[in-house]
Amino acid sequence: MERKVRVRFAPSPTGPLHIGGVRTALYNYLFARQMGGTMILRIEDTDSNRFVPGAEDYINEALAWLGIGIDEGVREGGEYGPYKQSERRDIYRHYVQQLLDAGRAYYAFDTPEELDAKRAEIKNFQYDASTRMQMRNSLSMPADEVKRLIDEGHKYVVRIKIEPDRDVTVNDLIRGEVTINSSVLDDKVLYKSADDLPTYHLANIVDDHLMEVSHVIRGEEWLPSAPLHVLLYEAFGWADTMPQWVHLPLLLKPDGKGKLSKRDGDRLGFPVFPLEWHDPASGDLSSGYREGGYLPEAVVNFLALLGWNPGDDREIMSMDELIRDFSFEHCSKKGAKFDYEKGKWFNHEYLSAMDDAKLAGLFKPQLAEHEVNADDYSDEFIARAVGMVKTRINFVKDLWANCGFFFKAPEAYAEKDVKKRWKPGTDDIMRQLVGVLDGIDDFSSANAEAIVLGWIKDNEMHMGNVMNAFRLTVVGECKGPHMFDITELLGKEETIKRIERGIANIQPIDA
RNA sequence: GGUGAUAUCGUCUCGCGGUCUAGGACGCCGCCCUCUCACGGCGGAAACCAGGGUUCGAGUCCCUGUUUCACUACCA
Repeated sequence: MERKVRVRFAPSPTGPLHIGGVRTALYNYLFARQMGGTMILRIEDTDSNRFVPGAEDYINEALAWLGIGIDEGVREGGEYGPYKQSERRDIYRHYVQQLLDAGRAYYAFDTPEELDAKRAEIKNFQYDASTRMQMRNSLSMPADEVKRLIDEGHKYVVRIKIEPDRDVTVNDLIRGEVTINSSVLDDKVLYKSADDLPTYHLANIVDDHLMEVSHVIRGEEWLPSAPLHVLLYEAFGWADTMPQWVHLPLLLKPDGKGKLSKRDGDRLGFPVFPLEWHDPASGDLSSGYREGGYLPEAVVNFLALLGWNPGDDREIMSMDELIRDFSFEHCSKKGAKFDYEKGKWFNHEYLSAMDDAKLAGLFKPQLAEHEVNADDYSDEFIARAVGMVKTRINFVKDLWANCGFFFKAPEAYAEKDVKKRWKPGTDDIMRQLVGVLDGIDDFSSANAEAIVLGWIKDNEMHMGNVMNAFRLTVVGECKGPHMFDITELLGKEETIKRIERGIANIQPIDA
């Protein structure tokens, strides 16, 4: 039963790829890579009513950003194409006919209105063995009547004929055997009259079979229809090559109940999409992780651990580690509430560990936004500046607020800190400090610190007051990295200039 | 309503019959470090859904109930 591993991620281009979908794609990818298998991207656009322009490009861009590589797909090509379902109409028509000929499916002529009426009339109406003979279909009507309706061009759908009272078992790699009785299944529509395309159920099974998919890894919302899919494999005579089923737990709302939705992001103030999305119809803008200052590695790591764990205490894991250690055995069976705070922490960890030079590259656009010419500074200067503050941020975009002072002298001084640290007479002390600093030849952090601290001590001044006033003039507020690391990078000239500016501009505030 | 899945700190979770006075992480609180804000270090509060079994022994196995989630379209 050894089969080459081939998995597919099969989204519908009905909007931006949801973060839950991203996780499904990720798990498919991790498994494929671990097994040396193939990752397929199939576009399931069989609902012509819900097609959204740009959605397919969005899917490609999002997966690329996250480093989820695709081996076969619309753009990548492959031996099993086309990889877009709307281009496979003839294939589906052929297989629907096969089911019809074998008596495993039938024509149904009931209009949507008739079905609605029936549902209104009978409480829990289900189109199945117990009711199908009361409906208008090729099972309940004479053959010549059926032929006449079709010849006259009447609209019809094709429904699967479910045999009642049979136990159907779905073997799921994370849930074990799930058995249901076929009587609770309805005769699902396989082929729609509305747009002359198959429904998900039919297209999915045909494509997975033709594309030789070995493992179907998808969201738990598909578990209830999995028995139908098993029955379809049987009806086609493909039971012996049916893929392994894997139904992943869902991503749930952080608060309240239900699965995570687009609205939760707007409501709770965090992105639920990998990339920013401009809705072409409504004009609405939805925020994305990329634009929010997240690192793709952090998003991948965070998502991977939401519903899976390595079996030990590790949390920070690279894509390679995830590929090596991923297993369905350690997938949770329970839906995971989306914990945005934890996501922030992952990003913080990746930012803290990032190479200074690389982080400097991500920071440069912010310099431009604040009218600072990056070319005025060496790459080393910028790298040292971001390196000093990278452990105190959660997002790339937090960088300017934390190290912008290296590039722009303060234009205002935090009132709260002025009130506390700038008293009458402080200006005199700062003037003396200028003299002390001016006399230092080796302006390195350690040396300048020794001299200044020595001066403070010798004159029996208050360390906190002097240092914070000093900081106020250089940074503009009482926060930031080690004071003398700052002055070392800024240099003697700039440091003194800022102190003098502070002396000229800061006035004590009466409490 | 029906069917299925599910069940450990607020959240993500390790646990696969004794080593559990239940461990880790996020968040929260306190202490330390300290010129500030952070980072970091240390510590704290915080959980086995309920009831029955099985067993010498159950967070771990079984049953029932309950909970939560999903599905129940000519959407995926």
